[in-house]
Amino acid sequence: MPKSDSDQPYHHGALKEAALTAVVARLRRGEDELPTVRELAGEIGVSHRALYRYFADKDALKQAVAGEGFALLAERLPSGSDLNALSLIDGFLSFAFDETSLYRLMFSLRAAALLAEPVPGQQVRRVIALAMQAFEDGAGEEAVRNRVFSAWGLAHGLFDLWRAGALRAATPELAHEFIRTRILESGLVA
Amino acid sequence: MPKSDSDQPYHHGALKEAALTAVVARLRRGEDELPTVRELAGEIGVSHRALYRYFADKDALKQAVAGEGFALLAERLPSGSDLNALSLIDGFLSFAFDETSLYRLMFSLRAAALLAEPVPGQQVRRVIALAMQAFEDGAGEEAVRNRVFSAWGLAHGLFDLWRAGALRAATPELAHEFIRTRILESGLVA
DNA sequence: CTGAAATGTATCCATTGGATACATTATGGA
DNA sequence: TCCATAATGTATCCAATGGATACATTTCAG
Repeated sequence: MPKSDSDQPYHHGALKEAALTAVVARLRRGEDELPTVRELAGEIGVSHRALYRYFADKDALKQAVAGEGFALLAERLPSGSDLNALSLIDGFLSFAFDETSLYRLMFSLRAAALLAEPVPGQQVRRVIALAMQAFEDGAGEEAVRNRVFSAWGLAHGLFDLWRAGALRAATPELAHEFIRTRILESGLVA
Repeated sequence: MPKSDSDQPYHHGALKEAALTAVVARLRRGEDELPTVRELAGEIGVSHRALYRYFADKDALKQAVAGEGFALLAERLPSGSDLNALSLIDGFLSFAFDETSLYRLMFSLRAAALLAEPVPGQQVRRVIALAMQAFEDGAGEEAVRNRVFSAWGLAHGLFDLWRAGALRAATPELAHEFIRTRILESGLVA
């Protein structure tokens, strides 16, 4: 008497992808924490232990979600002829303010995992490469890299200070504007 | 038959302070997460529910610890004639690198709690006031405030990128040096 | 067509944050 | 001094959660 009355197939077929998609969707919908493993499994229609076939533990799931986040960020950033230092910064800030929960998760991994782990390392490298291209100005690679990290640090830091509540900006829009102005007056964007 | 064989008094006397001290000590000793309520209570020699007389829930404990963290930071920063923009930045970075776990907790509160909540708001204001003083240079308050937040954002952001693993710096010392250099070349420190 | 490998389920467990009811101690008025 | 009462701490319970083990179902290669 297999399958009984449910027309759900026993094999899901793409459980890993479904799980990541569901988590990302939740975070983008506003939830600011990872769902419990059971909640996530339930949403997909599978027993909670099934997910452990694809993620060693919950931390691995978190890392994978961060990877999706950086991939999404890379897609959202400008490219081709639209790519320059300023457009990159605006794209980055828009992503941070639009997807606050996801953004926060991306940087909340346990110590030093961003580049050290294959996931999300690969996607992080993509973003860095894009930034290096946007900031390229004929100067040596070292100089360009330093400006990239200064700009990244400033944007990330001010955004995080806002998120944590250390900035006075009343609305996300005003905060975005404030950060943008600070970066422009820093001289990092020639 | 009160007290039985234990010579511990039934009343602890300073449970709240003891709890905060114990948590801060643990974080400074290297643990990078908050202990469980039971673990903490056990260390102090009290039942786990006793702590709930002083903290509404675990999040309140976390906020209180963050308050202690900012107070510690304020104490550690230079003052008097030793206070200037550069010495402040060095002090701030030393604190971040020396007390990484505590520092991380201080900025990991739930959304926008830093200034909005009395704890740790009070202590955060102390630090900001000190920074305003260090960056004072005769310009208008608005201009000074903007430079303070730019410098704070840059230091905090680059530190967090390092912590998360986005920077290449091999050791904390090199990371500290890297961040210091980026801030100096930003022109924020006249 | 069949048996091993892959995928998912059922069920169990320890830990954890938290709630409720009760015990112990401290204290301020009579 | 003595006791009612507030303050402080304990005992015990509960549901949720991440995770482990054993087993069932399905797929697929030879």
